[in-house]
Amino acid sequence: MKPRITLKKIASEFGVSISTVSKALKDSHEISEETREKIKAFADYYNYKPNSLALQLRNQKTSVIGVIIPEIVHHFFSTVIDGIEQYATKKGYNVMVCVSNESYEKEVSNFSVLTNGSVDGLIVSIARETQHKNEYSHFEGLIKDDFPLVLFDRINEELACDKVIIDDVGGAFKATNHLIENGAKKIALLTTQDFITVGSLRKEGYLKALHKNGISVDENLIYKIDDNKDLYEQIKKVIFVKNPPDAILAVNEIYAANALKIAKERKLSIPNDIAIIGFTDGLISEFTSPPLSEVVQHGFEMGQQAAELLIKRIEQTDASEFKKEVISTNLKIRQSTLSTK
Amino acid sequence: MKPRITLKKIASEFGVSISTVSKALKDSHEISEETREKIKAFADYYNYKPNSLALQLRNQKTSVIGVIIPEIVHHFFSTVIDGIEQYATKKGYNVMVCVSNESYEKEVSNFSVLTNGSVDGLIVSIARETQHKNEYSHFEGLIKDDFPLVLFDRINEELACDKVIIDDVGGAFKATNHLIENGAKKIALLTTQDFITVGSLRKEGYLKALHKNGISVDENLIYKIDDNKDLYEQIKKVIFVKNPPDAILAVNEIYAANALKIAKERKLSIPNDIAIIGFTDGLISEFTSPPLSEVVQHGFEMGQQAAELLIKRIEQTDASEFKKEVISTNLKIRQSTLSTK
DNA sequence: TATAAACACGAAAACGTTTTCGGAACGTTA
DNA sequence: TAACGTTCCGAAAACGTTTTCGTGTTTATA
Repeated sequence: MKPRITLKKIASEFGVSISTVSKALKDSHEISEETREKIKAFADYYNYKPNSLALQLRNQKTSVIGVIIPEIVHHFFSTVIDGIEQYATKKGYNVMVCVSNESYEKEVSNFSVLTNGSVDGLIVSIARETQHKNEYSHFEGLIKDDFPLVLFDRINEELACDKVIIDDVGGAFKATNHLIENGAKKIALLTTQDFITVGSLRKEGYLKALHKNGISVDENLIYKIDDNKDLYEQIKKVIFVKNPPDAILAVNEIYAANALKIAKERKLSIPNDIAIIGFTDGLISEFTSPPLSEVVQHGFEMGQQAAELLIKRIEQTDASEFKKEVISTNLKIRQSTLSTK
Repeated sequence: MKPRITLKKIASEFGVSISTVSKALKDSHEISEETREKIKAFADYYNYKPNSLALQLRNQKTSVIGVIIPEIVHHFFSTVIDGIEQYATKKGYNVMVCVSNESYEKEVSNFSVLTNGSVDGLIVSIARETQHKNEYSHFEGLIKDDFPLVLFDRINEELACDKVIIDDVGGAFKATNHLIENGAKKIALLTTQDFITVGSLRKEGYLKALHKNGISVDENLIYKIDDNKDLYEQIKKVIFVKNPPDAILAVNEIYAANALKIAKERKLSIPNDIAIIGFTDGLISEFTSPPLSEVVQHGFEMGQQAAELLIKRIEQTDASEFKKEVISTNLKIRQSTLSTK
């Protein structure tokens, strides 16, 4: 690569000092019009642009936001990144993306790479393994130094920082309620293992709705799916039983889509024999038959909110209270829950 | 945010020079064991890490790869990023992601932000508007300076740089052939507008297969979808006609999924009345009924290849020929093309 | 004509690092 | 004791920028 042109080179070209060149390019009145013009013309011709590393070092500011997510090939997470990126760009920031791949170790190493001065702040959704280990010392190190940090979706309540979550409890509550209103009596819950916060919150909403409607809880209807094992086989055990449930609430789209597929394999009519609703991350729901009802997650808004909180935190001069923003959900009703009876 | 600890602070703590501290932390034999140990203990206690901006400036190397893509909420592109990110991480690079949103202006502004010294090289998939305008001066500026650049998927043949594409012609050829082998006589092509390179290449493969099988080309069966207009309505015009085609090749998953949905609305039996195959970007195909056959694109390998080419280019000392890697495709056959007759 | 203001520019510090070179202090050897 | 080698450390340059504070020259004012 050809070396880029610098102030120094321009200066030596005209036999003036570096500071003269810098001022000339900034249209400073300290420099005579004549000098100014010739320097600007030259810089323009050679397409001079200030080296951003040098600026970052001098200003002690990178204008870069670091983002650490568990996965990137994932509709929800990529939607959140989209929100972050758009808001950041609008505010003059760039986005550096790292993927933890659900691994504690990779998360820690991402932390250490990004917090060496290359970003002004961090937006993180916690890796599954980290939640499992319950090991947060890498976060605490940052928090001790007041490093700008925003957690989203997979958060930890204990950590003292800004947070953005969706209304998981409310979303599951609404969805369960909707199933009950449409006649469901025996609602299975397809959730994650307990240590995933969003999974347990959605379970809470599910239980709340059962309770409110006077339906007793059957622990056998609560299935904790292990993402490391075969989804299809696990969900098969929910549906290929003697008396299958008459409705299913799944905590994500993949569980729901698999449930639908399997229910059809068992020749169950949807939604008449079994209604299905999922939390949505994606495009699948629209194209299944029947199309899947879903709890809409608004990942884009979530990303924007996270970026807004972070940038405020970065640019503020004196510390303020940590905020926790809750993005509300809504239902998108499609045929998988709308009884045709 | 608390100011980070620097060599200077450590030096003043012990009344030694900055260079002594630097050497001590690097276990230099120039520094006495005693001094070394106490400095290292102190640095360790305060969790000293070298400021990466300073290092980047000094070494004239950022170890950051810039990526500019048209969209991020997109299965194919996010898969490519995944490949880039994983390879980059393995090689000690970080990834900075910018989204052009299919806009020429945003692409240009992304270019100018990223090439100010904040990245060592760039991986780009060209925005739709840029291809439409046929305006590549921002690329040419970089190429003139031998800036490390890799294009993928949406490329421009004229630009002198490394490239990675999938075998679009071959993929479409295989898919069309497959349709013909399963009895199709009247195959519609759902493609993009001409200026999108991948669209026209896939059209080429389609034509080639027709030709080879002695089927004459009917221009009326080639539909150029405009992504800015309503997809559903456009695709409806393909299927709700007097004599609908008996097979459809779609150049992406969304077109295919919509076609399938619409064909079902017209009560056509799939694949007996109409067979459908798409190029895949996603998860939808697996969950439609019947599941969609697809041309598999291998986005992850594409990302890895792109990153590998770029990093080689960055680290090489003397210029070498530009390479064009072609990732081969394969068919994933599902029920949407497997006649049950 | 002496003094002040205006103009045009340069020197140097600062951001945080690494590395080369030089040098003082001490010990060893002929 | 003169010459030489070690050992241990500091000064300074370099990466590229911005900005403060001089400073010398010219022009205007009293």
